Amino acid sequence: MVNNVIIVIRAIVANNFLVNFAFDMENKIESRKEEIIRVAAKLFKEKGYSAVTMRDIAKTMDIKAASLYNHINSKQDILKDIIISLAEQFTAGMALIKNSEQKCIDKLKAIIKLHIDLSSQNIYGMASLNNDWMHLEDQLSYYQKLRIEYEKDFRSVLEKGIEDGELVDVKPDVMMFSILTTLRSLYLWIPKKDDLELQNLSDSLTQILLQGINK
Amino acid sequence: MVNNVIIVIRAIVANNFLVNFAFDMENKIESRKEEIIRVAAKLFKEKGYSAVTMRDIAKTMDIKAASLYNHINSKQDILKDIIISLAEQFTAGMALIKNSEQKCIDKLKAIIKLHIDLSSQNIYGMASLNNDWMHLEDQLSYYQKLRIEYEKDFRSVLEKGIEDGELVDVKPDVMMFSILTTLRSLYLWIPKKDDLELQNLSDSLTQILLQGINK
DNA sequence: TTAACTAACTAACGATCGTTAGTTAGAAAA
DNA sequence: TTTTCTAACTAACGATCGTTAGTTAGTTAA
Repeated sequence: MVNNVIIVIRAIVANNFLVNFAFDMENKIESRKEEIIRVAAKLFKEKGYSAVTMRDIAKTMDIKAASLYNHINSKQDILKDIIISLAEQFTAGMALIKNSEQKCIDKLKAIIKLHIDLSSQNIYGMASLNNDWMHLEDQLSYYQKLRIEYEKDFRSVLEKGIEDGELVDVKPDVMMFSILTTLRSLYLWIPKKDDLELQNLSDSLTQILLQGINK
Repeated sequence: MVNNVIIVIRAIVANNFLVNFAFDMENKIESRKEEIIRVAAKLFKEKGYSAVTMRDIAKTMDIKAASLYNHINSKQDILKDIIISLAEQFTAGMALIKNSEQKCIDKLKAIIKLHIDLSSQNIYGMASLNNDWMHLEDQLSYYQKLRIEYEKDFRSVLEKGIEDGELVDVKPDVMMFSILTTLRSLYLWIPKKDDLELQNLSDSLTQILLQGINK
């Protein structure tokens, strides 16, 4: 099983004994639990949380569904692990940007970069964050708290920009909606661009979102 | 059961005999099948196609799941009815705009209007179009054909605009991605604006997408 | 008045869901 | 070497899934 970040060497030793070495580019070993979450996130992106069964996840890993439970507590827990950590990174990143000492326009550039960075690091997880958050159970209200906080900070950056005359005087909500929906969909558009291409994407997107496309 | 477009009067006549009058603003009667599709689309928007059961749909209509099959063939058919008609309207609308005799910038304004019009007319259906198309079975490849055609026409409008010097010279794919993701998410943002507010939204969005937000 | 139709119902089918219990082979620790 | 641990397995549970068969009360057409 080969992934772009993870290389897995499966060596058959003796009689049907499988050894799995898995490591990322920094040689940090990926635990079996992390592998389950990674595989699940990929499947969730393709079909959505509800349409993916534990047997689907197991089959992708060439084991039986029951074996998954040696590593995770429940399907619900997998979703939680995917979504909550991502949501926390976004909310924390936004808070840092909002409270920084920069011009509004530079804060917006930083927000675009935040999205490109987090999205390119976790393409599959972004799909769940966008589309499957409503299937969170215990953690739903915590997720919603994080999301509201994120949007509140974003809005305040835009309002400050309008107040200071840096941004055009359009309703900040419509501004935020327009920018945010584009940024939230980035995971659909980052196929596997290398760092250089990602920088190009960042530049193009910054130009388009901030300056528009009209000449 | 009252909906913003549809008014349903339930009159109890004689012994437990229910008469349902349903009509939209043009007094066109809503068939039971159309009611199922409308109810299903609303539920699909909230939880996604896979997480909604036939029993959920039936319960919302105060009948039993088996009774749904007097009016529809299958759950899959409901999804098809929701998605395909919408996709056809988008592709047809885009073709009209592309082939019209207008300046590129006016074509883009028309595209924005097309999305606002279709989205505001069918908010729930837009959710399925965006999020549940992969669960189409027989009609999946037809949907994909429509989608590719739509995007090809959109791209050609942008390329013409760049060629003629009407638009800034940024990669048309990034332009299209940015605009399209915003327009595709409109259904999340049109709560139930009346026509006047929709006109405002259209104006604000046109300004933001075409001119950017930077002063 | 009678026959055919409509749209609901009850009951249940086989498939599949997430999950648990108990077992086992090999690896690691003692 | 013996014991403990790890991570897989088989088998199955109860719940729920989409759907079908057959029935029935009331409406419409003949």
